[in-house]
Amino acid sequence: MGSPRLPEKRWTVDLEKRVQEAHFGPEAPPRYAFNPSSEREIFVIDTPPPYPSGTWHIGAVAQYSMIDVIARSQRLLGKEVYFPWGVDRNGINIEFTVEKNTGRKMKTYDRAEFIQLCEQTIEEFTAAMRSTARRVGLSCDFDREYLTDAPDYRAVTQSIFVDLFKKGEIVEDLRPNIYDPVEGTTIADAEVERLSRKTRLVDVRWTSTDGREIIISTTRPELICACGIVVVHPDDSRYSDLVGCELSLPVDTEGRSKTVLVQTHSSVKSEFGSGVLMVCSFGDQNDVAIFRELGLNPFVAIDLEGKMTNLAGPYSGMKVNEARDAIISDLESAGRIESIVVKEQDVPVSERGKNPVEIILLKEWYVRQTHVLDRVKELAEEIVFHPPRNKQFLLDWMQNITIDWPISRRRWYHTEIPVWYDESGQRVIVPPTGSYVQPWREEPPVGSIVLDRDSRESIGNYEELKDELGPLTGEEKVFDTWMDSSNSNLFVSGYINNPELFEKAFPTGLRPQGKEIVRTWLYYTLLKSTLVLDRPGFQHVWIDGLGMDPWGRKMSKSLGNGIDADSVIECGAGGRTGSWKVKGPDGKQIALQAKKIGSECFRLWKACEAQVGDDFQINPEEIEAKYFGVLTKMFNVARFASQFEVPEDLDTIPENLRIEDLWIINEFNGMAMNVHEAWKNIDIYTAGQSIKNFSTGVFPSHWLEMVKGRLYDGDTVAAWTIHRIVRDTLAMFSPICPLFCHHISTTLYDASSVDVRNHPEPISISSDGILKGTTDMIVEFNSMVWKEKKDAGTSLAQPISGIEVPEGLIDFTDVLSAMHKLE
RNA sequence: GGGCCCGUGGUCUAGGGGUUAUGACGUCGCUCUUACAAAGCGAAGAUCACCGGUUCAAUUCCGGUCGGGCCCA
Repeated sequence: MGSPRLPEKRWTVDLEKRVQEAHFGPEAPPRYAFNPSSEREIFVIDTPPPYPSGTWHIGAVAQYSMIDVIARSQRLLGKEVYFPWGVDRNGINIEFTVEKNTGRKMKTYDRAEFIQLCEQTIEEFTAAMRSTARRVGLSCDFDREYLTDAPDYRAVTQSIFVDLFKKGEIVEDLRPNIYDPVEGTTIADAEVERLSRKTRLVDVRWTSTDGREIIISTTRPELICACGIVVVHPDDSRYSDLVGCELSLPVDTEGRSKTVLVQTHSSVKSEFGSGVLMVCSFGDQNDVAIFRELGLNPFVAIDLEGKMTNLAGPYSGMKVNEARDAIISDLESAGRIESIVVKEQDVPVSERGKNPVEIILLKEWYVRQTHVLDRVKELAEEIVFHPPRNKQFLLDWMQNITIDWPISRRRWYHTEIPVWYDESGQRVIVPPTGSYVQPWREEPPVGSIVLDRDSRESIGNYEELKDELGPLTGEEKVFDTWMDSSNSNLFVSGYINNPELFEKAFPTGLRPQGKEIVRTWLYYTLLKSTLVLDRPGFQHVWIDGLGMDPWGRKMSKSLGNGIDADSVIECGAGGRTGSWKVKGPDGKQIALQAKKIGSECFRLWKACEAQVGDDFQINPEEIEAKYFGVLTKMFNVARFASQFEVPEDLDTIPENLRIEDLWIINEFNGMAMNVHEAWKNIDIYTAGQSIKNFSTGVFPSHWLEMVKGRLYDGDTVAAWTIHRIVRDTLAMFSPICPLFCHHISTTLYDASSVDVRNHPEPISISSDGILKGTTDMIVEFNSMVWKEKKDAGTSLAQPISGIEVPEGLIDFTDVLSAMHKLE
């Protein structure tokens, strides 16, 4: 026995930071590198590449920590884990940031110049993110960092596009598209959200050619010029004699018929307004459906800048809102307004720009999807979902898919669509597999091929046909960023770049993600795997819940209830405490305070607090109160152990274990088996709870108290038992608190628990002498004695008489008598 | 309007047809007992949201109501 080898009195956030810096510093051995040619079972994690935006959301940090727990636990199980560090950098967000920073809209820039600005800005954000990732202990292979805007990544996106284009799974077409006129780009269904806004519902008087007056309610009077038909419900007797009549348009138009026909359609809600509906190209998705169903030719009323076209006659050139105002006031002076009611209405807006979107006809590129939905579903059957119920999010979304996925965007900081057109426009040139091209500023590279634009049959090599193609036009449009993101699992598993690895690593071991992006990231990825390979994309999909504020509401800017990740991770460092002002549900500011949290406590909290898939409430006060004490406890047990010499051979079981040692080893074995099973099932919660309960429960409170005397007397068997249990528990616990375990294990055992590659086995002893219920009896007996002493007012160290060890614990008579000084 | 999830001591939570209903935090009381007062021990505290149904038996299963949340229209 000597002084503790762990010199620190307790685990602190400052100690954590020192350990962290050493662990990830330049001197540290590269612990987490992926070896693709390893003999071990390969386990690839398709980490969600974070999008750098300046700050990292606390819910996201919590989620990444748990993905790290999975990565580390799979290593502990002996697998060769690839935990990639990727950064998603394409997209409109960074374009917005640059526009905001410089006060200039994208399209006023030279394209190349703007792209360079985006690159610089995103790189600054990326650097901050890299350091946070290491700060929370992520065991990614940082040396293999991938960026979705880098040539090697974009090459994969483009190659997959070319492949699908040749197969006919990608098509070009003129179709109604959801369009953001402010940002000047098409967007997909999945990028639309709804905001509640005040809108004027206008009842307009129309007249039929035979002189009758009809009221039609609309919130979009500016679209009257694009009205293709007027419909009523087939069962609506009020209007049965109107069907087949012609109505005159109540506003002036240009270059179209001045009247429209009235027909019936079952989609009309008779109780809404007057029960008469004007169908325009395009007010909403229902209009699109009716135009398609009835084979009507759509009008183009709104142009790409969000202005009215010539069709609108006197209103052409006005912005949509201006035209609406002008038309309402003209209709009013013409006496054609029956009434105007201001109503709350959910307006579809773009997710990123929050601009009201329009549905307009555009020639765009599409990934065909409606024909393979059943197959996607079938292949999804082969994937294990954690938790199983969250698969429903995927199925629900797929249920609602009715149109193809528009993938072209009219933006710049994205992957380019790798296509050139010949002079006639009938032939297209596509690059060879594995190359990254920018058609807006480059010629096709060597190895490109020429295809017929419609049939997609190969016409020949670009070099040979070069002279007869005439001047080429490069495609200017780019891909929806989900076109890139949905290849992440293929990319990290070696698709195209490492066929040998891909053979072993696909379907990708695990897709971990949040449930809010099931409809985009997960769905699009599974669609790709189906179209490209006809295989399931993953072995496991792990869908976690969302971080909530302390009252169970989603954290958001508008609610003012967000908590910054850094403030929690750094809480307690350098003596600084944390305080947070959060708006409660009643609108009142609530102040939360904590003295110390740090990343290890934060990780422990997330691991033990919420089962996978459950939403979790983030309250720093609770994190500290409930979990820092666990670390203190475990640290102190280790510190206590560290004053007793570590036996030479911790792997060989000593022969003369005493009954109390056999008992605690038996308890330890039960915990170890639970934890082992939990790690195999990607069940962080159960693993965390089991370790926490054992390590803060019977092990210190009951067993340790029993053997203190032996330890002080230099009993090597007791020392073996405590060290073996501490060492193995640290290994099992290291996925959750890697820095904590690393520090203790290297100090005590000269080997880091984060490097263990075999899950600790149960210690093979005979448990014959351990009766079922022994633990309960011990806990009960000890409590009873402690209570007796308390009631008698004697110190626990004082002897007590008149207490008998019960029959069931007869074998423990000596040790319990000594522990309690029974007389 | 549709889908999914959730209502268990003051707070958070485990469980699941028969239990004395789990644990943690908080509260209260006692104790500086040679790892730990950032600790230990003990105590109090719950008609398991409400209403029906199935059952010998419901907190658990089913249906409904109310409330909360997320996603979608």
